[in-house]
Amino acid sequence: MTTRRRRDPEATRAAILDAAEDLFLAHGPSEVPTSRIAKLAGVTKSLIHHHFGSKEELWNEIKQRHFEQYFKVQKEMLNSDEGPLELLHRSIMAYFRFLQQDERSVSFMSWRFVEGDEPCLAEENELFEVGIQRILEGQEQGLIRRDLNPLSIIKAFLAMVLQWFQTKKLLCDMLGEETDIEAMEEKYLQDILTIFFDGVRERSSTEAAASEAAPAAGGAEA
Amino acid sequence: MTTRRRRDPEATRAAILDAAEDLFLAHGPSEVPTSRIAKLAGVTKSLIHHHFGSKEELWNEIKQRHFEQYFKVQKEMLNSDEGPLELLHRSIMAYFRFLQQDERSVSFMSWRFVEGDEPCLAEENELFEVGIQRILEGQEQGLIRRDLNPLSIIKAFLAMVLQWFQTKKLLCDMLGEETDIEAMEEKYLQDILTIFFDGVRERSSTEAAASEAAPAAGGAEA
DNA sequence: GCCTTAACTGGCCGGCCGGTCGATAAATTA
DNA sequence: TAATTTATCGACCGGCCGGCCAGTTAAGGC
Repeated sequence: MTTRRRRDPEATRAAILDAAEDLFLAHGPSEVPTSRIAKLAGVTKSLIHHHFGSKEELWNEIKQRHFEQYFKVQKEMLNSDEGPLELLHRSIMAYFRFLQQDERSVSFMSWRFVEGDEPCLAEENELFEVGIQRILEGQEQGLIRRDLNPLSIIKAFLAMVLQWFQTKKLLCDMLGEETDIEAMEEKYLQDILTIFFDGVRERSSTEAAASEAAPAAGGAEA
Repeated sequence: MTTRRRRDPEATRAAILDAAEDLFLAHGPSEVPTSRIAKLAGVTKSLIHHHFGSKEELWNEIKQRHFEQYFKVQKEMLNSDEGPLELLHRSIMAYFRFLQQDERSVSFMSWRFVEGDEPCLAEENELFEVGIQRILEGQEQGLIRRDLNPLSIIKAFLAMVLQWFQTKKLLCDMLGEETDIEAMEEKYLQDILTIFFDGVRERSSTEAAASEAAPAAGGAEA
């Protein structure tokens, strides 16, 4: 870290970004006055305009900054050279851990859906392309059902992961305080892996034995 | 329909509710001034306060009104006395059609996640309870895997359905205008049914034959 | 036909909020 | 060290928006 100077524009920028990210995600951008951001960041409101131009540009920069990290994680994931099934498995796990570790990511995702705007669609597009490619490989190798659209597969597992965290708070309210939400979360992760790879339908014992050979319930932990 | 009187409080209320629902869902509650709602509804701003008290109460009433319909549809679904697998199948289809037919429902769902508040958790809770019960029956009958938490099953399929519509607009932008999104949507529905019941993993021909007997891809249409 | 009730109107106000401006002082450069 | 740049501040402005109020007119009970 650089030494603390009495004037430190970079630190100021960062302070504003951090404060705004907290408040925006907690209450929604339009509910948060810039004055409040300034107070939390320990600076004057004018500085926000000095460094970012407008409130909207500030919000955009926050989104961009956060999604950079998001895409970095996702890209790392897809560039490992494992087999398709293992890759899918690890990818789901990693996505789950990513959202689990930082509540902000979930809020960002939620806001994307109500705002509709997409600052970095291109990068996301790229991720989808790579993912689809990997699944096609798996289909050619006879590991993944050929009658499924690869895009459906990706969207299905993204959905199952994200929705857990989106509805987590609501679920807590529903179940009351005494429930062990952590255990339930792990169980949910295991379950969606099972559903995703093998479906909910009961299978005969010989079928079950066959699928045990593949990596359905691994022990890898983050 | 009652005859149009020069003063018709019910019609006025309804006009305000409809106008506000449109604008709120399109731009977000905080982006829409009450004056705009009034103009669209063909009344004065004061009438909004006269009938609803405040802007926030208006928004709450809109949410409540819409979710009533939502719960009605869902409840009808779960009260049919079919077998667990058939019920699950029909339930997924119906949920899909419900969101497909009215874009507003999707927007409402999205807003729930960013606002966090829940005006009618009790009713939702009830739906979950019934759903869980049905799945337990299926597990006892050996139709549904016993190692899965029923809640996970419900959440997984709700997720796969809702997320499609939440990301539909973004997907259109990603793919460009020329794509046949309708066909893709139907394919996605088929695919998540397949994934949900049988998983993405390729199965041997004997296994596949066994699962064909069960209702994986039905022809029922809305 | 009166009288109470309530739907409805136009106008207005108080506050808040995003953004600007001029001034100041700390960094940077020459 | 002088000159330039720029980070920072406090004060302020113009507009908008939610809500209120005093008044008007229709509906409904008696």
